[in-house]
Amino acid sequence: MPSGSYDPDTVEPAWQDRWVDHGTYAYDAVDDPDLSFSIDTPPPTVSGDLHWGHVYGATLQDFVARFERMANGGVFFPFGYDDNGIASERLTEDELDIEHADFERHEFQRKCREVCADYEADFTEKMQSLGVSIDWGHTYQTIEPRVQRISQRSFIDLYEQGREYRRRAPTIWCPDCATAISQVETEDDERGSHFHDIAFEVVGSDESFTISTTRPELLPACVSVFVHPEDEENQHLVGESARVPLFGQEVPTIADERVDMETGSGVVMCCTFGDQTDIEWYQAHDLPLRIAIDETGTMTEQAGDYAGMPSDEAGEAIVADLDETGALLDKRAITHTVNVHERCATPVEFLVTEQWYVEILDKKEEYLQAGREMDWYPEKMFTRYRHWIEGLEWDWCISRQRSSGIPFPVWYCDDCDEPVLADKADLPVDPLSDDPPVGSCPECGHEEFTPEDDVFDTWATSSLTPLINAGWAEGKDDPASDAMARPELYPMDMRPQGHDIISFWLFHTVVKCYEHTGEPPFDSVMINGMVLDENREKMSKSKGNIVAPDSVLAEYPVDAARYWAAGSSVGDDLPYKEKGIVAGERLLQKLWNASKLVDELAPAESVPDERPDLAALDEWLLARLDEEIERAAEHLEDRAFSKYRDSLRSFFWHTFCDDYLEIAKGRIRETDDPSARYTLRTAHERFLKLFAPVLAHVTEELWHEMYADADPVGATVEAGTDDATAADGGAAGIVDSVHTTDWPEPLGLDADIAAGERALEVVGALRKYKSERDLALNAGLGRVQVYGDVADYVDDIARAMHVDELELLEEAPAVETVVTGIDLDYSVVGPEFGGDVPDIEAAIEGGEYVLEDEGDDAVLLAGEFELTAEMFDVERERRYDGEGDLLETDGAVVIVG
RNA sequence: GGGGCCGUGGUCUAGUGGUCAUGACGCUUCCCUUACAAGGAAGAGGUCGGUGGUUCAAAUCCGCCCGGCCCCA
Repeated sequence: MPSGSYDPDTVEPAWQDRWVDHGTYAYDAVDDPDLSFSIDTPPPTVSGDLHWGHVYGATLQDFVARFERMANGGVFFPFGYDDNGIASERLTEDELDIEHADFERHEFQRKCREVCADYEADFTEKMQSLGVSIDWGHTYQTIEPRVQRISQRSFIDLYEQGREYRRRAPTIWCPDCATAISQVETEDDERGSHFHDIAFEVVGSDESFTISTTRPELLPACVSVFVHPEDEENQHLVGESARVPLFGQEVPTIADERVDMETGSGVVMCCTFGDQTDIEWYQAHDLPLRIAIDETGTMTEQAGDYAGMPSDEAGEAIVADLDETGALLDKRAITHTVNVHERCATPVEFLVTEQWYVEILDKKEEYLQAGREMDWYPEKMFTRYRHWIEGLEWDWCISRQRSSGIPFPVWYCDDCDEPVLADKADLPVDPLSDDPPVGSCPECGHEEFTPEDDVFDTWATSSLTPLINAGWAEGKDDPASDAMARPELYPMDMRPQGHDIISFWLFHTVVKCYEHTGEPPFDSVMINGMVLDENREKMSKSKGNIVAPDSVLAEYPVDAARYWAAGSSVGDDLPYKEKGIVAGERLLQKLWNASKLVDELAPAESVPDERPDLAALDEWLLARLDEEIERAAEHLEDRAFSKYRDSLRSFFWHTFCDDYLEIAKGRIRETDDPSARYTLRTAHERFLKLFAPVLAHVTEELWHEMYADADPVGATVEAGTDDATAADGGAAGIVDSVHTTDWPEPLGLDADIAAGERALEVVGALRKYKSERDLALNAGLGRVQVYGDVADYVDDIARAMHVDELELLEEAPAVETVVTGIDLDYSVVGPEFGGDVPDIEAAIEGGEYVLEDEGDDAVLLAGEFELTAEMFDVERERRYDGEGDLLETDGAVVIVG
């Protein structure tokens, strides 16, 4: 039985250990998809820190997992570590103070895995200490061989489907990371720079014009000059040729509305490539390529005298030479927006390189439709997905020039460049160390091959998590088969996702899985917001406003933090609030203390197995609880965590503890009442189950203290006995858990809810009477008369309010009632009388009305209008001249004294 | 620059057409009542960002403005 005060420091870790040790949340395979609920958890990047985003996201997922487990059955709640991307590569470099380029790929990957292994173990421990009901028997790393095989298999399948191509094309390139990156990995940043005004000659004339550029080193790459079609001043240049200073190439002048007339002279040079507009122009006007800067940031032969110089030095040299020849007209400082790599803040280059792409632009409508077929929580987040797809301009570049990652399973013929893909049976492969599957090129018969040394974009793999979880193409018998080992899991029932990465992670996952299976990978998507600081600002290192979860959880129970996390509407950002966590802690204590009282008043052996005849109030409480059970389930199904939490807390705290428990306490102590005992214990066990999804630890402990056969951990620890011995109370090592019990079914009692409410109104009126007179709540009241239908509650009311003599009046007390006004029911009156409503209101206001008959036959004549009974209520004030004080409630009249 | 979300007592928040606007925290007063004073009871506190419109009726729908945040350029 629960005793003393709740000790989460002992109880929470003990249950976390036991849940993991006994596989409480292990997924048991079932054939019927309806009996399982699968969650496709996005694997977090392995980087060491556990931040609030992890805590918040994982906790919300856990609310769903725990509820679905109770309500439906088997829940598949896996966990993954994303350790094959640039983030883990950088982590390894920083941790060991090395550069990936200094090592052979396998060597670096080995180091990478060693570093990540420590972080993963640390992360596992932290996730387990959050009490999240993950099945730790189903975890994966995105670098592990099984995942590598699936990822390479995905590449081969999409290639065979004609969804992938290799092309020499403009690519976004990070010079610092020395790799291609995708559009989504860039962001805009304001940077200081210089505008150089440079004179260009018009070929065959004496005229010249000025262009302004921040990138003089791109002059050798200049392929054309652009003028806005509405730029009258410069319109005469269109159709002419211009000569680029220093380099001498003649380039056409073309009109295009993408020119920003406000910047510089209005005439712009187009190079290979200065920015994204240059690429658009290159494509739109079929311009030639002049590649002046290579992948290492060095000037090419195209740059003539400047070849071999780093591009920034070349820029300075070119400016000096322009100045010398008189072509440099002006140089001035400006700030402008540049595209930078989000991970290292280096301005990106736009290079022409050979990369692999997944074709997506041709199927935008299908991916949009796939998104429409999923249920979005909240619905509005679908808009973000839609806008992202509608704005897509590039196919998906999946090549990365990194060491750590999953290799492309491809070799190229040295003679004809034909790609040769690995055999599906051989996966995973590394072309750098493995031989191609053929001895000679199937196209030309040549026998020498060059391995592809690029690796996949991290999203190319992390977009496969539904397939990884469902065991896609594991190919135990047939390596070419794409059958799933756990087909009942797919499509996954729910995908949780932060709203900031809908556009790439979720989108890419839909694309990949849709192409492999022909259907959307998820039935539903649950979007979570960001955790903000106490002032609703994003937590960031530079602002110094980060609150570490570790330090908070050292001070407060995990359940209290879970309570805080449940205080949000799905999709909304949630500010970190210490007060919110304190409120959770108070609820834990309230639940613990109430449980102690319930166990004292209604110990298990004192409660009848069969339901006894219930007192009216007991029946009322259980019927109200039925309503709460349904409400809680509806809210959880809608992922409306905050409503679920607040509604349940309020009903438990106020209705159960403040109202019912106080009354039942008195009744049991005075009359040894089996009805109240049964009700207390029944309701209490139900409350534990209703709270279980959010207050995972305290409900488990209490349920074991009071309802399960096995010993509770708290008692075990106090007794100093071995944990495992206590746990063996369950058969075959299986420990009962409140989390694997069924969600409570409504009892379906036929209670008069209104009568119960009326009785509590009387209690409320008497409390108020005492409070207003500064009386203690347990102060005695001599005589109270009640007029109203509360006959079944007289004893309960009298005992709770310490009334010596409570008399039920047969007739209304001698009160004089005065009509003080008319309350219109506008939902009826409005549609009926429309624009005449103000006249009716004026008539009532001015007292120009007549009230005829009573009750359902009442008629109100207001001015020239006749209103029937359902259109209004009559406001009355009672005046009581008799002995004692008159208290009024909606359904009863109470006289004290 | 384009798109989206949001603005409700001091703070946070419920509330997508029906007239005394929900709750929590904080505040005031009272009560140590044998589960809990980290508790209980009662109260004070809001022209629902501003403005114009639609409607018999607007926190709610529409326009504009102000402020904040997010995504994208």
